[in-house]
Amino acid sequence: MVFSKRLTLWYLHNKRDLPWRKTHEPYQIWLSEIMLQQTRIEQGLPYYYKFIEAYPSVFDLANAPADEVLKLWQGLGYYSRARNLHETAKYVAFELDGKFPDTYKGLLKLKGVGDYTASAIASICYNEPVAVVDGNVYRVLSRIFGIDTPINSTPGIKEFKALAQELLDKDDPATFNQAIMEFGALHCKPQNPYCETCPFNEKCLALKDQRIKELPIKLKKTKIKKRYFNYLVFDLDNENTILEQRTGKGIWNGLYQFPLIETEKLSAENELVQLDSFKELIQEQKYSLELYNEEPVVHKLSHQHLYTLFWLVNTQGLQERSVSLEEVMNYPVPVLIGNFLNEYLPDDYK
DNA sequence: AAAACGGGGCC
DNA sequence: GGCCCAGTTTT
Repeated sequence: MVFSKRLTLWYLHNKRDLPWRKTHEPYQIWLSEIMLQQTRIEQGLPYYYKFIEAYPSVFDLANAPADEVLKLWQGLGYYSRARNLHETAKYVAFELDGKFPDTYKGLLKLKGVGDYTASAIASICYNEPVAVVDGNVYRVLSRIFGIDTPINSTPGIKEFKALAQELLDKDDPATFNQAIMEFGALHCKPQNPYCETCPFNEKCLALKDQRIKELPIKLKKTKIKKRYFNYLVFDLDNENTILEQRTGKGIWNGLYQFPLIETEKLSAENELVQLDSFKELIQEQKYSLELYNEEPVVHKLSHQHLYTLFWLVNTQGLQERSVSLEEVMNYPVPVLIGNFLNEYLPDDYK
């Protein structure tokens, strides 16, 4: 039996019932694909429902305020996806009359849409025979065909794309693409795959050579940096505080946070208050300072560990640019800030 | 070609 | 602590 036939047979018996499998509308497929980039389906699913409810069409999304989109995205991570999502929605709605490009090549031009996503949308919505290559596909193919080219090397990317394209069922690319991903997610899992009951266990080279655990091969990743954050939480007791929007190219671009002082190492109070950046924030005001957490909160990102202290600052007068307590929860914030607010604020504000 | 970009789940 | 997840963009 040919590869695609054996694969799709497995798929028809084992596929999950997922909302984006009930439609071929490019808006919904596009939304789901952006959301699921580097994201487990279980994690993305509630966000997909939220977005579809809030924005049933690309026009609804296009007309939404950027901060509102970011707020709905809060907690999902990789926030550039949300910014690109909104920008692309506006482009499709207002420049393309609400119609998504209907080819792989055209889709590839959209912001936030790379090779994988363009292939997924083109195949699922328009039956264009282009193979998807995501983390699942790398794993399935590297194991069955015993390929040890690193999946994140330039030759590897080319090799796996070509192989996937060769195996693709050109008569039903939509089913094939979803089948190979579903097979990787549910059966040929990263850890403890079900080789005993695998439809490919007679031909799988990794199984034959006992290399299941070592495939796929991935080049080393960069090492994690430690950073030390001091958040100044102004006057939360007095019903108003200060939030600032992060700008630039670093983490959490576009999200809001308390005024931040980053230091080279964990700060003591007497060191913190002498910093120019601290004095700048306090201006000439009278203040009292209290450390909220003796032990730093360690917030772990892919490439950074953030050791964070929250300092409660009480001043006399009302702050300039202050945000009321009711408003705080409407701002999109990083999970690090969201966790603090959930712990600190009374339940009425949540 | 390599680094940056989140958060959560699993071993 | 390390790896992975329906990857893309920037450097």
